[in-house]
Amino acid sequence: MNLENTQVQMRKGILEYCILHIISRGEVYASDMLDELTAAKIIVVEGTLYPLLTRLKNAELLEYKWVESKSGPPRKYYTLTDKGSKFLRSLAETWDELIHSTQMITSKSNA
Amino acid sequence: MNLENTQVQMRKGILEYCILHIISRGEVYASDMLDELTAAKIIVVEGTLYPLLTRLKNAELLEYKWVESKSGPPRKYYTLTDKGSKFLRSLAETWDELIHSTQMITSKSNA
DNA sequence: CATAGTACTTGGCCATACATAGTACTCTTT
DNA sequence: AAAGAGTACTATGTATGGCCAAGTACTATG
Repeated sequence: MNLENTQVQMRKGILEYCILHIISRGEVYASDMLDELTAAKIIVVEGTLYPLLTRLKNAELLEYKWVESKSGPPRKYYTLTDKGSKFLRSLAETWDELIHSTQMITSKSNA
Repeated sequence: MNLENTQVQMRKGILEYCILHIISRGEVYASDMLDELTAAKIIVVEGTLYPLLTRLKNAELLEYKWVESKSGPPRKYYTLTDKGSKFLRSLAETWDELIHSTQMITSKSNA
């Protein structure tokens, strides 16, 4: 029970939400996502991102196509499926509610 | 990978933050916390709350004293330790940063 | 051909939230 | 005083997601 640990726990599920949102804005591949997440100070490593993408694809929320690259191996470019779009909307709702609930608790000052 | 699941994941770590905040405002016992969490629409069951309180106590973030009750068994009234207060402040920071990061991602509209 | 860089994969570990069942104490009812 | 209901706390086992670390495969460069 240390801070680092809780930080890890706090981001659970949120990553999924962020990834889906990034993909919803246009075709991207893993490194694009990592760049954007890093820019937003959400540090993610490959070993976290790739399995997540695979899970999302298996759940039919994402699909991808291979695209050749000039500098390295081909890349998987991801897009949202219809199912994925719906899921993203639900997630956005859940997230907003969660923020609201937390706000309710933490905005109260000492009795 | 269904919505319910992700909702469960999203609240991970946040519960800890909320509990610590509730306790920071004055002595409370488990049922008080459950009431407040429920009021904020954060549904928690006993089997989740009690182990969490035990973990927090073992980490020396909380301490409790037994208080007799007129209607039932004695209750554990919890308070924050110094360590717990510090931890709570760190958590608040982490949470704010996380919200900010997520905001950065999700506020971008379609390219 | 060897090396470096990029992209993706896999297996094992850990902590939290949850479901479920169980213990222990007090008060009320009869 | 015995039985039952209600309250407070405990214990066990499961599932999930994020992380570390090692590994594969392809391309470009020297």
